[in-house]
Amino acid sequence: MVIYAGQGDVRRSMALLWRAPGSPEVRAPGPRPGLSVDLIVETAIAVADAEGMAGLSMRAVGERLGRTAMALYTYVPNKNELLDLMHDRALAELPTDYDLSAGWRPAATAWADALWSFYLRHPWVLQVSQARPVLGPNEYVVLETLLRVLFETGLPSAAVRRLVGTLFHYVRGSAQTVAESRHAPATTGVSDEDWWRARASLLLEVAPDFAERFPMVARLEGESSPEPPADADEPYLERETRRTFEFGLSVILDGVEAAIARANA
Amino acid sequence: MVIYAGQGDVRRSMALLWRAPGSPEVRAPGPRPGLSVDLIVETAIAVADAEGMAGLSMRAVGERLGRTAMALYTYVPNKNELLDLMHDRALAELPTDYDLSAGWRPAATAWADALWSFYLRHPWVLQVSQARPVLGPNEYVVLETLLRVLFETGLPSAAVRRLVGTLFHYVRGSAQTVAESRHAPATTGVSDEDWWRARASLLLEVAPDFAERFPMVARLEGESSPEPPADADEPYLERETRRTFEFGLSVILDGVEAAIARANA
DNA sequence: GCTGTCTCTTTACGGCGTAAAGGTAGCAGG
DNA sequence: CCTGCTACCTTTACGCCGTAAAGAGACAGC
Repeated sequence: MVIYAGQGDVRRSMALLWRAPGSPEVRAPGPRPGLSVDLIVETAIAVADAEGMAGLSMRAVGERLGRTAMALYTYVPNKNELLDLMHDRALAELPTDYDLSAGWRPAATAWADALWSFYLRHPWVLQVSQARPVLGPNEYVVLETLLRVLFETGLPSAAVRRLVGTLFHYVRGSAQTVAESRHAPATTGVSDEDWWRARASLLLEVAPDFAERFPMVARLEGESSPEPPADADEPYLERETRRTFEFGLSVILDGVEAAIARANA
Repeated sequence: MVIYAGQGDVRRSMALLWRAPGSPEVRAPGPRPGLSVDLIVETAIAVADAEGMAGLSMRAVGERLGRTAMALYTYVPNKNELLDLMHDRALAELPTDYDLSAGWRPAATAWADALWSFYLRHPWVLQVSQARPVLGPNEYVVLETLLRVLFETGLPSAAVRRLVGTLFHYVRGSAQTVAESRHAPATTGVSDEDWWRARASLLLEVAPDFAERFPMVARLEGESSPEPPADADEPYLERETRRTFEFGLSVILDGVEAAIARANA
């Protein structure tokens, strides 16, 4: 049995994640804490929501709290841990149960929609590394919620387990594209559609033989996108992306139905 | 018609992307160029492959070329443009046609597998913003390739267009998880499975009531993962993730078959 | 009131992208 | 040949970043 370097740090970070929300507060000597982990995490989320991941710095969070960056290190070991805490905390706002009376499919659709709009509300979450799940409490709540829906399919555990991954990956991948394009205009000052128009018109300039080089692309553009109809409410590209999301989701769920039918045959 | 700020920069970056690989080279007065855009892009890709996105800095690329960071700015306007060039250049290594003699499904599977392993070879690509497609030549080649496969389904253009997004998002989302976990050990010095074990054992410590709080999760773990069988060749987690990828892909393609059947009904 | 502890600030270090200025090498025209 | 222009490349510097180290000041328990 090997003791791995940093195991003590792991213990500390798990304790931070799973600590009871109202901490017991054994007062020690020294001045009263002016901040708290919760307050710092909330503030950091506010900064990230407003300024994006690029605008999230220890200095920025400290400033919003009337402190220096270094003050935060009294409560949080480092920026990475803060990100983990932000991630798990944000997940708390997801719904935790879905109506299963109409079967698993409407519930799964609602779950995916909720996760999708969650990612759009907090695009920075998509930039927090997903590979090493933090194993925070809310991460498990989210997983538990999805499992309640998916076990309703009657599929065996192994299939359910993989379905979890499939759905998460799909929603995540889809949301990423919109989330990034939403944030881009704020940083560059050019709207998405204007940007696209400028590039597209230049495209013909640098690649006059476009239609011959990419016949399928030309066919796609010729056949299926007549005139982006002007709609003041929702930008064209954004609506297209949402519809692509819904379409793909229904394709996946059709595939799940096929799996169920196969299992019951 | 409004002229947007930065249009000149867009023109320059499009020219960089679409420039002929063997440039015409009108020699001007002054010293011979010691570097080239191609060389810089290749070197930057090598750095990113080896050190990850976090290790990719102008200074690092310059050093590998025996120059300072600032020397690169003679050839490339800034780091963002370099990233765009790297992205499009890397895409060039993807296969450009697939055997359609057995129908669209094996071809689509092969396409997804190729993209999946591409992302694992160049994990940094997943961190290049996807929202604003660069509209580089190789991006169109990749799209053209996929379209050739998908038009074989006989589905209408609108459906094909959305299918493109669905497949890309799914593969991207799936690859992201593995790619990040692959890179993590190199940076932290702890292997993925060891890390997981350390966290999991602490989980029972901080949340002794785990099984009651998360009954579905407990059920899933109890039923479907007996003992990770030791396999020297491929780490357990990695194999699991690959299988999840393949499973989800087949679910999606089942859904596509259902759509085809519906369209032909 | 003294002492120990905890909060928070100050300062500093080594990284980053890149703006600005200048040195130098090589070709074009006199 | 020499001159002068231009493009390559370096040096220096600025303002960001995360965070290590050291110390100032506040409060609790003795």
